[in-house]
Amino acid sequence: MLSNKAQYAFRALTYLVDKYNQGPVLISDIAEKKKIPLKFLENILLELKKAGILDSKKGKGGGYYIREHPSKTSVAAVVRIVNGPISLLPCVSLYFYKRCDNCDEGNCGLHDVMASVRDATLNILEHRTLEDLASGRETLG
Amino acid sequence: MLSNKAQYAFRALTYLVDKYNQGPVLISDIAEKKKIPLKFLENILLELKKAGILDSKKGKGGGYYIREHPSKTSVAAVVRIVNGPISLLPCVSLYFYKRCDNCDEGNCGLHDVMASVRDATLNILEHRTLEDLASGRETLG
DNA sequence: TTAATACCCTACTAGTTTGGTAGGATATTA
DNA sequence: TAATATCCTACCAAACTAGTAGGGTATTAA
Repeated sequence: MLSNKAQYAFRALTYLVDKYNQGPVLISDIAEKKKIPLKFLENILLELKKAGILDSKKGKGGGYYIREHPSKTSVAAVVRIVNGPISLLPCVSLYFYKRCDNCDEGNCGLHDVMASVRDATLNILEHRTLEDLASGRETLG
Repeated sequence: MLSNKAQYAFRALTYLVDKYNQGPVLISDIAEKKKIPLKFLENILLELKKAGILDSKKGKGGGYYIREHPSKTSVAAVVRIVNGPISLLPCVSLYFYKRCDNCDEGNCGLHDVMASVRDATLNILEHRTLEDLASGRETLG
């Protein structure tokens, strides 16, 4: 399951996609409209900025906005930032790989099954983008 | 990611598949061979028994064994028992469904993406069975 | 029938993660 | 220089994870 934090992140991103190319959006605006605790959302957006998904402006007229065109950011990238590994086992993870303690990967049935799940999952998450999250999914600038 | 507990469960089940049709296997045997904390393993096996995956015999000559033919138990079933939901969001889960608080499922891009992931994942996990976990995967009684 | 065996069950605990909150520092704009 | 709004560090309570403890109960065999 995705954490609460990750779900907040996607709700916020959806809002920002809807406001794409309309200038910076206030954290407080997102928090209110999407019913997300303000200070918690601050942390999340900052993390997404540091990871290169979002950018921001300070001072009056400031706020957060999506850095590149929404079609450039995959859902997979966001999940990794705010939720961690996508794979079900460390030994099949591409970005968070860790060797199994007591299993020989070359001859492990579970490894094979979970690698298949990873492939199937990534095949979707790497190709879906923020654009796919928008409310009006046909009309995006 | 699967919890440590779930990974222990699969390790134990793999061992039991290898010993299928050879009579009950001692918890202590599994614990030692698979390097799993004994008392923790006790809890896990008991849970798998209550869920109908395993059966057991008490007293001398007792132990745990797989209840039906390994090909009858899906990997998905085991995951649900020892690890919980397979879906990434409550609102797309078949066995652990829960409505979203602030999203209209009919018009939610994230919902659609995660439903696709669920389908792709289940397509694998429901069709792979304990038999696929065995060490010698060609020769099973 | 009794001793040994081995699972069954409830309860507890330390450590980590999750889901936040608090309060001020810093940068930008007007 | 005052107002605005993000940035940053630190903290906290609750929930979850990963076990441990200790005895109860059923079965078997001598």
